Amino acid sequence: MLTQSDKPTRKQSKDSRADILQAAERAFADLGFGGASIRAIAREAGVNQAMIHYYYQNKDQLFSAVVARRSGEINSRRDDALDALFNDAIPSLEVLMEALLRPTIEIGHDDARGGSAYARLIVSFNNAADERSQRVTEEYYDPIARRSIAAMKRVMPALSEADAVRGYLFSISLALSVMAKTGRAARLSQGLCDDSDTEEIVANSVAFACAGIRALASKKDN
Amino acid sequence: MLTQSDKPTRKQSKDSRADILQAAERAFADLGFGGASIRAIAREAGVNQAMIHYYYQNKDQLFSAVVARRSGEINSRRDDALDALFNDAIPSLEVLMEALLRPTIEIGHDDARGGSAYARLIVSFNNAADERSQRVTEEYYDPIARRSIAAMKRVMPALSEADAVRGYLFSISLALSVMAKTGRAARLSQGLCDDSDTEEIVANSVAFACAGIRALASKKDN
DNA sequence: GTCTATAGTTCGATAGAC
DNA sequence: GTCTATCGAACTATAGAC
Repeated sequence: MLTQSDKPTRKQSKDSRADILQAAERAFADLGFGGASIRAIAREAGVNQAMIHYYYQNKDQLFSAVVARRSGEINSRRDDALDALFNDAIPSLEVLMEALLRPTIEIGHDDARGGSAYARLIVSFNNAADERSQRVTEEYYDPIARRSIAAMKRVMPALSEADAVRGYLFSISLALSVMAKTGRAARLSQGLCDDSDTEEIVANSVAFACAGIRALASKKDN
Repeated sequence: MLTQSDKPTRKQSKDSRADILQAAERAFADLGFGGASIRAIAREAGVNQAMIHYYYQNKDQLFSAVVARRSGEINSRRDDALDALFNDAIPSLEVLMEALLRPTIEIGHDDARGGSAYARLIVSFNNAADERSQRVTEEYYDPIARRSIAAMKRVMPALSEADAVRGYLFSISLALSVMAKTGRAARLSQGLCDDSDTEEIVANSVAFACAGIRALASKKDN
């Protein structure tokens, strides 16, 4: 007998809750919070408009739910990597920064699961100063940021607290900028730069970030 | 006799056109294009709502006008610097990058003229993939970007075209990230990082960017 | 859980008087 | 150039039937 708790584990063809999140992610990324409308999200997700309020109450909580889903995935991967890295010895700065940047970049390139939409979304609120952006950043990304900054200082004792924070924020911002896939790199380079080559982007981001962090550590006014 | 062309050069207490741009800049920066409303902008600027349509026709053209005003100022300063730098000899990478990044950072810190609002705005559309953001980026910022990238290659012949483009975009993105003044650096560093110290931010951005660019140039798979 | 219907706002844009 | 008045459309959110 099939009761309510006998949910099949395979992906259902109609999973309203997930379909709403997916459509909302796209809409918020493409149109911004103010430009996206619940009506359009419902239409895109193939559900009734009232269903969105039933599951997520209002637009603000829907936005938080979108961020919560992806950030949980990214940050648990980063947490696991940090746990593993310091098990035996102190890793190199390159190994550490790759562990921090790769999960974000890879999810942004996971087009099959719509990751590029979340890439655009995270870029938009990471650098925004409005109250809603600050709220989700603080709730979903500050904890892993503090852990990452502490790890950077363990790997590079010469790094001051202030420079570690700056170096972390610089590194995140440049990794995010390539994730957004605006097509500008390809346009400016007449196609030489490929926004979709994950490994090349990881390598370039890590190389740039590590050199920059070392430069901060060796400033004269240190 | 005072005709229409005898405009006083001093700032008038009531300059509707400029007041509208200023209020629009703030609204677009704080609320996004979709979240900002013509009505609220008119109220903030102290003008009638119809005046905005009289001067700027519609919301899209108002947005372009906001970007056009500031980008003209930033890019003419960068153009002048580029013209002067290569007059005598080839400058160092540090001198070049400071000339490119400083105008942007300084305008973002010019609170007296409301520059921090434009800082938040430029960050939002620089990394956005929607059609409107792409349009203003391409029109107002791609020309100076191409000139800057060419200058970087002159200063560092070892830099490939692709790496010059990547290095430029990385550098711009990290400079913009500190301009946005989200307060996150201060929060994560418990006040050690000061978002408003222009000279320190310029120095850190230039040091980080130059080291990163050099790292791109010396990659093994070059 | 899913739907219809609708209340109650707010929006962009225009027409037309002055 | 400045204003009032307003149209028509879109929006968030809720109430209530099934």
